[in-house]
Amino acid sequence: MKSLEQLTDSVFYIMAALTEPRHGYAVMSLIEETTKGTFVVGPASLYTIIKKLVAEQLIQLHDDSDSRRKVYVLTDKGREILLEDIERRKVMIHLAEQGLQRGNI
Amino acid sequence: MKSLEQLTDSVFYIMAALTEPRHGYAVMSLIEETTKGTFVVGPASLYTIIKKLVAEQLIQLHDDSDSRRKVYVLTDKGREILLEDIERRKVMIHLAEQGLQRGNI
DNA sequence: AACAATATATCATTTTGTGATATATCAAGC
DNA sequence: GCTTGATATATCACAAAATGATATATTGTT
Repeated sequence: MKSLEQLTDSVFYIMAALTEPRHGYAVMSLIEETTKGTFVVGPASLYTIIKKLVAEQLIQLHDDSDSRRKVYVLTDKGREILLEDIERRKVMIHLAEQGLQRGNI
Repeated sequence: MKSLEQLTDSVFYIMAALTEPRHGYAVMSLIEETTKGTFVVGPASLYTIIKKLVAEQLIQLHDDSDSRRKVYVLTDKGREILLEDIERRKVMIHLAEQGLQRGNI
């Protein structure tokens, strides 16, 4: 994350998972599950990214965390950034599909 | 690129641009243009990635290249991979939107 | 008690991306 | 016919991002 401009895929998946309060391990499992194992964010990546997202205030600790489970959730700022990135990604897909459709010469 | 599983954003943008024959500089300009400057792939990233994509046979040199301009275009394999990644990205967006929509508690 | 699953965390390394810079060609204006 | 700016490719050294391996502790099951 150079600052917040665009989210990497890993960051996007994690933030998407944290639209609802979840602890790290659950985020990891959810991504693996929803992508049918296509995209795996292992513990090293996960906790590294979580640390950064907290530092940048895109996610925050949720109340019902205990010592064992640290539950995180998107902040308003995080939600905003995620929405922006969704739009960017829609355009991306649109561009690619447009290119593929026109019979690519 | 660990092997081809998922494309990074930069790789995706470049491959999307190469659904039509284009030389490197044109790819660079196109990305900057279509993303309104949001996403910039500079020469260092561009030529590094092009080299890798050629090595993995996702793109190839197109006939009307001369000494000055090296024109590249997606291979069949590249087109296939791009299509797969488009699908992955659609699911990604769907997941994120679903999360955001349900009032995120 | 033993074991598997859950859960968080970090280190060392690899992979990816980039700023800076170099080099050459071409087109336009003077 | 030369200067300038845009076009075009390329690489080096570095920074950022991601990951494999590993460590540690807790909880639930048998």
